[in-house]
Amino acid sequence: MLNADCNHRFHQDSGSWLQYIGVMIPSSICADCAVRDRALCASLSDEELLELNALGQRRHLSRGEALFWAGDDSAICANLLDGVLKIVASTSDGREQIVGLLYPADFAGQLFAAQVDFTIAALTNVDLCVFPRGAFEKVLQRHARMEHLLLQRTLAALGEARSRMLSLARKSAEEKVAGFLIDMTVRMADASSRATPGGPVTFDLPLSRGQMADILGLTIETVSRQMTKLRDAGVINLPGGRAITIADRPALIRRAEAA
Amino acid sequence: MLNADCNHRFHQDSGSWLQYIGVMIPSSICADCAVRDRALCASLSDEELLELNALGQRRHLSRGEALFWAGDDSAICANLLDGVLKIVASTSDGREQIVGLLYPADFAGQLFAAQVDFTIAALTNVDLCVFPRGAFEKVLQRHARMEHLLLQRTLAALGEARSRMLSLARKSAEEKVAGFLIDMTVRMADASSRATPGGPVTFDLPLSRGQMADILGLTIETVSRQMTKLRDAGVINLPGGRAITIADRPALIRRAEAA
DNA sequence: GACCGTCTTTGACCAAGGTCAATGTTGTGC
DNA sequence: GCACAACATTGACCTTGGTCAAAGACGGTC
Repeated sequence: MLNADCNHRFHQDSGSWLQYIGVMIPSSICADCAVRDRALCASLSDEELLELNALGQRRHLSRGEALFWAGDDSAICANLLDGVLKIVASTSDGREQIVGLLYPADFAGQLFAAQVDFTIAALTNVDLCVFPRGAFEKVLQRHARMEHLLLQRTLAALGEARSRMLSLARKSAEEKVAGFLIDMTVRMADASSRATPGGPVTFDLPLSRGQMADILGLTIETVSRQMTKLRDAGVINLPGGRAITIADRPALIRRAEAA
Repeated sequence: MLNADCNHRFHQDSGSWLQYIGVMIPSSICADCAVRDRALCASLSDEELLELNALGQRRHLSRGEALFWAGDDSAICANLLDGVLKIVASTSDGREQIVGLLYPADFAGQLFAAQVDFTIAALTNVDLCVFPRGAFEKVLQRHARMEHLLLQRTLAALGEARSRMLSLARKSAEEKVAGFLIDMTVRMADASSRATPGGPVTFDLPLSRGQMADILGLTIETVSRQMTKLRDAGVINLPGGRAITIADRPALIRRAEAA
């Protein structure tokens, strides 16, 4: 079952099993999985999932820990269950750029490659379902629907990466910061208690100024200055800590697109 | 055969047929295709190729012409047979960034999407093999090997896009230009008559200064100044026209990585 | 070979954002 | 509730690369 690519750490006791609507569901892993119907696994039936369950292993990373480093052997891949991961590209002399973020139900890892090209690390505490890469690829090969889903996600990620290339290369600091805040507002819309649509929205930014800078291709100081400028203009409020209130969404959108 | 997505322009006479080693090969299109064994089609047997042949139509674009514009309905996709295409992202106020280049055997188009997000246009005169998107997706669905190949290419494109995000956001103008010239040297290595490995190499840059600027996230003037600087430092020669000689490759590599 | 449009180079100037440094704030562990 | 570390803000200054403008070089056409 485990092939040559497999690291010995992935041998595991598959845990106990639970009879569920006539199908054997692995209780230890998939049965109570928070992302069962949103991750790549959503393309598999409960029966098909048994195979993945035998391969997957839950793992926790604390804020700051890396799943793997650029240049490492591409030994593992994972579904993100909870938390936020960053995908980081860096130059040999230490300059860094966050080239992608991963949220729950997203897939992490570099398939069909001997080494990984980008470091993946935890921005928050994170729970993962980790697979040996080789074994995961074999499962993919046998399940065209899952591979199709992965293709669609990869295409979406490519489109997003290309949009961010435009931002990084051609947008001003103000546009970048305003655009980022709009994106965050959209993403936080569910979690947050948005009172009236169009009215002010308050939520906690999940990222530090430094992390925002790493994403936007700016420095901490420039991000901070732009945030202050937006506050002074009455577009946002900064009640303290990571909290932010979007006071005037239309104005923020205008600033995200202004030359 | 042609579905609702199909534009009437793609109805066509399939042309004449050629008996070839016992298999019917469409002579008009695939038989003499320059990229038959490098494009996505390489995953198909000659028999399977018949289906695509019935859908594909050759098309020519002159330098500067667009295959489609960002925002257009995603009606078509294509294999690039000859020439170079650019994938362009742009802001509403007209700032542009080239987010990808396509070379012969590459695949162009945005699958599984109602509209396309990026303009694709010809940097040189270009020959294409164009398919209706919907019909192409159906072929893909029935041929897992082809979808797998597309997945691998998409993953490679994603990795490249992420590397370029690092360059765009964090590298100096000199590093960008030097890195670009190194990339071009690698890509031109075959076509060019490199005399001694390590010795000076001469070739024609396929891009104007303006196009280089659009790729590197710089202005024409900055690209020109960096080229002049590299010439004055003896790293490259500029004999005239689009020609360039890489006089000191190690020095160029050093400048591509210097802080 | 003169003309014209496009591409390229070069210079003078400017401004956005980076750097360095100091101070303020927040949150955590004891 | 205090001390400390990490994070954030602000200011002064400077560098990089963008902007504007002018002059050359190149390539095609008549």
